[in-house]
Amino acid sequence: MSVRIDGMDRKILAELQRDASQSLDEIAGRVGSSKTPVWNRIRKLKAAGVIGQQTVLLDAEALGFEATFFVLIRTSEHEAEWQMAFLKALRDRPEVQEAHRLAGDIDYILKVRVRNARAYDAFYQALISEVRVHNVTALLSMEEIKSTTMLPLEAQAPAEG
Amino acid sequence: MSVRIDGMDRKILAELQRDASQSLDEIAGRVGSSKTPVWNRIRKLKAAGVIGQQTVLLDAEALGFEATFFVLIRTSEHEAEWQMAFLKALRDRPEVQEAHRLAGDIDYILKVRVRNARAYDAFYQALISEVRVHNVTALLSMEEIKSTTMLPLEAQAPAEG
DNA sequence: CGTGAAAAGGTTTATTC
DNA sequence: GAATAAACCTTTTCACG
Repeated sequence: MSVRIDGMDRKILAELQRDASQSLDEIAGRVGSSKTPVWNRIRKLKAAGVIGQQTVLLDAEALGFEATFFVLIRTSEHEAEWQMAFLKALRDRPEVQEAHRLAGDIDYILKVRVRNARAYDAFYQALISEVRVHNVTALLSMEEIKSTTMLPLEAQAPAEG
Repeated sequence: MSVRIDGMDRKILAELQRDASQSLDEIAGRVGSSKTPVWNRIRKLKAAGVIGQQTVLLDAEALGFEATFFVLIRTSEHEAEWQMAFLKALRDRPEVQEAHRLAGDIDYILKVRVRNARAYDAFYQALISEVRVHNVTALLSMEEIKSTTMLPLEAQAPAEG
């Protein structure tokens, strides 16, 4: 389940997250190694789950998803049963792209991607009919300034342990 | 710059975002078409920018990124010059994974991924020393309930136009 | 553990229907 | 447009240093 990740692993991971369509030779060249060792490391990192889904990022607007909301949720319910139902509702709804349980005053934050404001309202009505929530604030995005899945692996210290 | 996207395109996009490592034959089989037409559509969608970066999603915790913050920012400054400096600061900092300009009371929301709380503080101090902001609230994630880049393409109506 | 070559499989182009 | 085939390139395995 856990792996030692060294500097070479990090270089390879940085290349993969930058462009996963590169050939092994290209990656090997960029990280200063060669095909077979790079291939063995990638395999190990996939097996360990460090490398997850391989995907393409799509242009949401071109596909008709023109509204992004961040939703701040406060609840008074904290029983296990309520929480399970709430988590399941979030996981089952494909318009929820991110959901986090928070420390402090606000209990949850969601990122919700929908076609338009009406679709958000439909989502909101469906959610509050499924699970009780105390207070909901929706923040509407006017402009996506930045959006990336990349972790800053280069900037990292050579790792302790 | 714009493309007509039909049901077959959407099926192909859904497959690609689910698993971009699939071969053309696999994708063709799943969407009920064959190699050449699928290849031509993918090419067209890439050229049009509907298909963007091909990447792998990494396990942030395994790589030492153990803290995620959502940062709510209010500012009193709204001049073009200030905004340019602020946007540049956000785009240049790799720990900022998302940044949106919002409608309403709160002006910006950020998603910031860092090694630990101290790294967040360093980020925060650096940011406020670069650009003036009026009020900053940091929400600390305790648990990532869901995180996906996938758009719900299946659930979509067959498209008008 | 890395190198290099061989086998298997995939992508891309060109041709034909 | 779609199918087929050929050329080319990559991945994956394997034997050897």
